[in-house]
Amino acid sequence: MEPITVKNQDMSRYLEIGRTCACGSLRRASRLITQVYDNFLQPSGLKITQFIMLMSVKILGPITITKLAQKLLMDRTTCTRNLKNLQGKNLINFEQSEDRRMKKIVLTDQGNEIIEQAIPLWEKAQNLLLDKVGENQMASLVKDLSRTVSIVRKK
Amino acid sequence: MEPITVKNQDMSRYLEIGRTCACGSLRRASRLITQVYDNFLQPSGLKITQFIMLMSVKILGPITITKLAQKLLMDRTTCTRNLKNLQGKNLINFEQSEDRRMKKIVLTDQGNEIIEQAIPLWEKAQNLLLDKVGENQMASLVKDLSRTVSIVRKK
DNA sequence: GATCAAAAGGTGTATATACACGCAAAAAGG
DNA sequence: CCTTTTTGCGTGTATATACACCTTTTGATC
Repeated sequence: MEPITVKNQDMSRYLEIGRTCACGSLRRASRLITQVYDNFLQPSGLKITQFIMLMSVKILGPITITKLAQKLLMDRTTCTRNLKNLQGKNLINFEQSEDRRMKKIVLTDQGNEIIEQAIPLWEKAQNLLLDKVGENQMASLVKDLSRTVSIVRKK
Repeated sequence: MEPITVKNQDMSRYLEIGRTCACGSLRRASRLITQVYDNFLQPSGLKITQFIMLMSVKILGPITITKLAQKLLMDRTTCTRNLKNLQGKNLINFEQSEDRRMKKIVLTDQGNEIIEQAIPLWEKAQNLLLDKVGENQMASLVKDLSRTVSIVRKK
């Protein structure tokens, strides 16, 4: 009798951690949602990470690897390697800068084309979520995530 | 003059996608928060993913790989490989079942010990977030993520 | 101008993630 | 019983992620 009670009490501690861990929630959700977007993007040959990186280069113009990594909250070396994949597909290229330490990332014509091709696919994924989750809930989730990121990044 | 105006209009479309993409928000936040937890867990030698998997085995008792993967919304083969890392550290082991197709994952003594060692480190990370983000905001974020996951998983 | 610190980048290594494909064992159907 | 289907798992391959450590080039200090 006694041991069982004690064991259950202990378990509730672990259960609480499992339920409340912010990182666990984030990673679980990230895995699931990533699959949704990746599936819709499949006809373009892009994964959602690649789509986001291409879009970021599109928006931020010619930009260095370090700067792009900072914008995406991504390790610089991760950014480097992801970019290498995109370069392998002829979607981006590197321009040598005057400052010979850095290179600027630029979209190729093919990169621009594939973005236009992928946007409707991205919209399908995004709309599926909007439909299922609801527009307000989605907007509020994205906003909360963004706010959380801002707060955590502050020194 | 004209081309600049047109260009800016086009950009706003890309900016909108960048701002609203649910998957981008999730992955960005996931990267950032994962680093927070990984840093705190460092003395234990665990990464947050490993901690979560160990905790799940602790909670779900002897469990098959497929079942564990389902609980974590993780691809089965990802689960397999992550478990192999944990087995390499002698934190888990596999029990052969009567049904010879499956094995049951069990914690080793060392696995149980490292969980107790890691929990205070996890708490430091979790408390840092609670402090910065606020208890209510955190709880509501975790709940929203969980609700979103439930909804999206529904066929 | 020589030296030293800071900035930009790359590589080695390890973990995390998932898809396609294949194998073996158990369950279902006849 | 035998065949077929389902279930549980592993491997090959590719991408995503980050840390430690190193090189090169600027910029700063003296």
